[in-house]
Amino acid sequence: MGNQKLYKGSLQTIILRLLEENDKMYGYEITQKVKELTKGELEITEGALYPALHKLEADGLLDVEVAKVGNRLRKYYKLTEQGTKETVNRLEEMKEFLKTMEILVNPKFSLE
Amino acid sequence: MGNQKLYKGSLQTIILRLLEENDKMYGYEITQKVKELTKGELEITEGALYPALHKLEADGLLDVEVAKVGNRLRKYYKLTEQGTKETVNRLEEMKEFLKTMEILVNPKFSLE
DNA sequence: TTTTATACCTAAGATTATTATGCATAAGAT
DNA sequence: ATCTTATGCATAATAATCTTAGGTATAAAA
Repeated sequence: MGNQKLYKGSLQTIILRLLEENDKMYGYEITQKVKELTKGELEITEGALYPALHKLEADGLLDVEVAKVGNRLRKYYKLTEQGTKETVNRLEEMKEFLKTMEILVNPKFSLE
Repeated sequence: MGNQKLYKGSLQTIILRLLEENDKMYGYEITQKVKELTKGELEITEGALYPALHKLEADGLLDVEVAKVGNRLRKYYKLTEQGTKETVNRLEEMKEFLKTMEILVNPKFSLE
């Protein structure tokens, strides 16, 4: 991912979330989509992306389908049934995390 | 920290933020404060906390002051001048991160 | 024709956390 | 009186996740 360590741990959730919306995507497409959505704030590096995709596949959350486009190959990933369920959980955790961090970061919590 | 990997990378910022509000705190106090503020959602483990405090100190962001309370010792940490400045940056980054993650996680972003 | 974009991949190293210890004092419970 | 829990510090082995730095190859643009 980019340079900020804050994103550490959130890559899998980001991938799952994108696949929840987009049905099937290939690696490079994911990096571009994230870059676009975040207006360049987050640039997923390939060294982080591909191992993450392989892990999600190994864990049974993603299925792969290889396609030949011209003379190049693409590996399309999509959510498995289990992956669809797990995505709901991961997003729940993410939202809880974001809420908690807002509390910690927002000013003037010390009154209580 | 607790069990969720999402918090990975945010511990230093959390510590700096607490010290921005509380002037000086000791390790155990930090764990309890975080637990209280997050209603138990986040439990900072000692194995994460103490190395993080030592790192912040080594980086010149924190100063230490040892105090004897009864027969036990406490190590109070407070922000250095540099630490105060850096806290502003870290919080800025954190807010940017949270905003970005909201975009990625929130439903129906794919319209654009 | 050289650079940039597309498209996949892995390996060494760094960072940061978890888990499991260790030591020690103080307070509360049986 | 004694055992457990809370307070308070710390480190070391392991795991997970990322950065950095490579590698291969096709296609498009400069």
